[in-house]
Amino acid sequence: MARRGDTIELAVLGLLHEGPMHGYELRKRLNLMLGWGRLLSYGSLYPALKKMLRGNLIEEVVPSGPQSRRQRIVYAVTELGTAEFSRLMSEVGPAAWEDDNFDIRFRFFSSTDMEIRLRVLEGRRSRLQERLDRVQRELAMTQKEVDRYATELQRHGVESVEREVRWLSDLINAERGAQGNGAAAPEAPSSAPST
Amino acid sequence: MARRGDTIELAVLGLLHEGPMHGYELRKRLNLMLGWGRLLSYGSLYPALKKMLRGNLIEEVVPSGPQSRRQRIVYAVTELGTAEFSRLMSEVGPAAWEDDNFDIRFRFFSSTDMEIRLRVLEGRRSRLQERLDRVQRELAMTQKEVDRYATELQRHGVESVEREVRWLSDLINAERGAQGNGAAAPEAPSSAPST
DNA sequence: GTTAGCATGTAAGGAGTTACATGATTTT
DNA sequence: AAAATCATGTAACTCCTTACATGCTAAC
Repeated sequence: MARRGDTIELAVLGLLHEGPMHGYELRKRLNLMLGWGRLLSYGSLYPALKKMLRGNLIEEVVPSGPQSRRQRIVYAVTELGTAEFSRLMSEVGPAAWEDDNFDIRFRFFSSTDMEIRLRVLEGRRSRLQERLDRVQRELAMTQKEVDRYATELQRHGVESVEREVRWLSDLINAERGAQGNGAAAPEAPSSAPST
Repeated sequence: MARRGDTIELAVLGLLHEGPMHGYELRKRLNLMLGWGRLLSYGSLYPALKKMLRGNLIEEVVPSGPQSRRQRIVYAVTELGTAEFSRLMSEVGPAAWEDDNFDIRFRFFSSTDMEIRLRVLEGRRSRLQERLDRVQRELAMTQKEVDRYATELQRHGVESVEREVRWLSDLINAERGAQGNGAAAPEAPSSAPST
């Protein structure tokens, strides 16, 4: 049913699939990954790890190096964790394309089939389209907004969402384009070379 | 000290300055305003209104129309509420330029001095700049990211933030440009005609 | 007359932050 | 030797969502 709280769980499982890690580093990676919002605190990470340990999704491992200088607890995914990760990544539905969840799923898209990827991308796109429609509709009703800053904020918001819709469309096309040729991954559709 | 929860309070105070309203409509406006994220539920709005009533920031008023057909409770700001609103809007500091709070402050920028506006805009901009620097720095360290989707997500994120920085810069320039001529409001710097 | 939307609330519970608490190791 | 940063945790608290509960009014 993927409650909101499974977000951390999914992210941790995904990261640990790239190699064993201890909590402190997990947190840094997590913050880099979804750090465009607020930072994840220890107060939520460590309890989450404990919970996953109890659920046998992850386990403690001894680092392969001869001796570890630091007192750190290194985690790795278990088989059950791998299964759970696959299950979560295969979920299509509202849970998959809500703001936070979408980013995380996208980050681990390599672990899924193209079919799933397309469904998630398309779901996300229509979700955003709905928002645009709703705002446009409600804007037509209230109309009277003449405040300069309110208008500017509205405009910028709409433009940002429209931009994300275009981004998604490019990605969808790239996925579809890659259907025939099993060769290389589709070229990134980066239109604007920034910096 | 402006905890996170004061967000609703500030928004309600601001909206009620544009005229008395009942809860249901307040919620609709709120959702339209900061609705790019998740929707505000009744479970958080009504208790917040009750709390503001107790604090004498708002009061119940009888609608000016002869008879109201519906059983609805219309709220208006009190003098104390106006004072509190001014106080909150004058706050400069981290609380003012965090993601959610910034949008709300910006929405009610008309109620503040240009000096405050500039400080908030600049604060927000350096906040975003910090994030970009941090990501760029940490990206240089871990380097090894070769996953196509991880890279693409990173790129899109950076571009979005860079775009917002440019937006803020334009706004800052517009504010500064309006300093000399007390004539009309500065022209909106909308560079890209979308839609 | 029945459905859809307006309108207001409460109770339980989840998720995460803040603040606290502790100590090792590396750098300056 | 001190400061910074690595590293792990817990307890209290806050905010918010979900689900429940109720009843009116407009439209079909």
